[in-house]
Amino acid sequence: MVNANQSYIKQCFPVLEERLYQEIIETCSYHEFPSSTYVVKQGAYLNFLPVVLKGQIKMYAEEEDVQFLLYYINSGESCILSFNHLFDPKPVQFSAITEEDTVVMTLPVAKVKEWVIRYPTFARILISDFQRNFEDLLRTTKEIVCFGIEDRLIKYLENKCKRGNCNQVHLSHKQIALDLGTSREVISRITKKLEKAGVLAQQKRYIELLQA
Amino acid sequence: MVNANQSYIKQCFPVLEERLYQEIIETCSYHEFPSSTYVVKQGAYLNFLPVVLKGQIKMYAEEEDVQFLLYYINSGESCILSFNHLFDPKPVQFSAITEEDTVVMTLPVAKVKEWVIRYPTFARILISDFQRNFEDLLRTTKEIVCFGIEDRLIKYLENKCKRGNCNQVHLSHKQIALDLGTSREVISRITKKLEKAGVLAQQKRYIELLQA
DNA sequence: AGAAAACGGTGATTTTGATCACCGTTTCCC
DNA sequence: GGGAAACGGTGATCAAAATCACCGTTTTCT
Repeated sequence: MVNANQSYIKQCFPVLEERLYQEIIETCSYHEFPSSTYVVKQGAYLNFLPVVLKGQIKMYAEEEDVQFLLYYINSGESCILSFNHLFDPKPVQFSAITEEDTVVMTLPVAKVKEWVIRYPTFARILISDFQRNFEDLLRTTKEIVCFGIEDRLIKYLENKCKRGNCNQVHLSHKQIALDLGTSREVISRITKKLEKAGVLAQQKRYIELLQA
Repeated sequence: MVNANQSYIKQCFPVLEERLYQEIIETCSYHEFPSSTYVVKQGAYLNFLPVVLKGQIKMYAEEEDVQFLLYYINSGESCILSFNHLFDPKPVQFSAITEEDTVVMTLPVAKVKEWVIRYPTFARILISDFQRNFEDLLRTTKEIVCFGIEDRLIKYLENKCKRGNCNQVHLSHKQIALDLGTSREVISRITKKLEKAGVLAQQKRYIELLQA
């Protein structure tokens, strides 16, 4: 298992000095999470850098008894889960929940700070991963503000299909509602409407997106 | 004037190797913008890193004929205006508009990439500025989603006062509406309501926040 | 001074989505 | 097999905010 994890590290950090790679292997620790569990809870203080080696995680904002999906973190590129606590010991402002069985590697913050200075490519990886997160968050924000729920639901389903590489979405209306920060009834109504419009078909246990 | 700008650079990058400081001075160029002008327009391709040396800039999202305020960039700490185009030549996803007379320094992307590798502290500044922007964006997103306009207006005014260091806001209802992504009538009604509630007082040409 | 433009107030109406209430079906589990 | 829990559908109602329409005042510009 450890060997598998080591190969995941190479995938996450494609261009990495061999010495840094060795250091990472020596200092990291691995954590496995089943699907639908919290990896990070909003408000927690982290003293490590979490990296998604395998699987998929969704980032959630939780505020005032409303919660909603911010963006996804995948293994492979752009796999660093959180940065904001790196240089400033503040509680994280979001939660991270696994979407599937997931392996997370943690690196001590002190080491990471050191590596940013010592290994230029490491800093660069951090920056570009960070950029990706920022872009994802900005896109989500715009969608929330500028689009109605119907459009957002369609985008959400399309996105699910793309990332699952099939045109079925195996989620209950309630789970979808949670991700979109709304209620089950609203999702029920819109899916019905979209079904009539021929955008999707609702099977017993899943939703199927039609059209290209 | 150039001398003044050079001292602003020191303020923006408090801990900077002397050699890098010299390199920056040699390669940068300065641009002055009057208040309320576009520094960066959403959709543009930038081949430089913009840094706010003096003044204040607001970041705007523009989408589907809706636009709204994302966060502010100030001179001093956390003054880097945009990163996302750094390692990936994509159009920027927001606009930047001056709030007051502002001086912006631009650094060629190629140089910046080089410096990230050669000067560890430069990478670190980039990362921590980036963190700040991310946090600001996340806070804004949460506020938009979780709070009603009334609360958001109050926060907005409080924020204006804090950053202007006085309890007056010299903006028309229309301008406020634009920042909050709503319409003038809505702001008019709410300010009236808040006036009656004793939260603020509307003078001829400005709004005055009461209470602490 | 006078016209034009910007500003602010306010009523009426509409739209979107949230919430409540209720009910039949399906699935899960003991 | 049977009961509980989760699921999905749908009508009714409500609330927040957007939109439209109109009007008087203030400011700006020539």
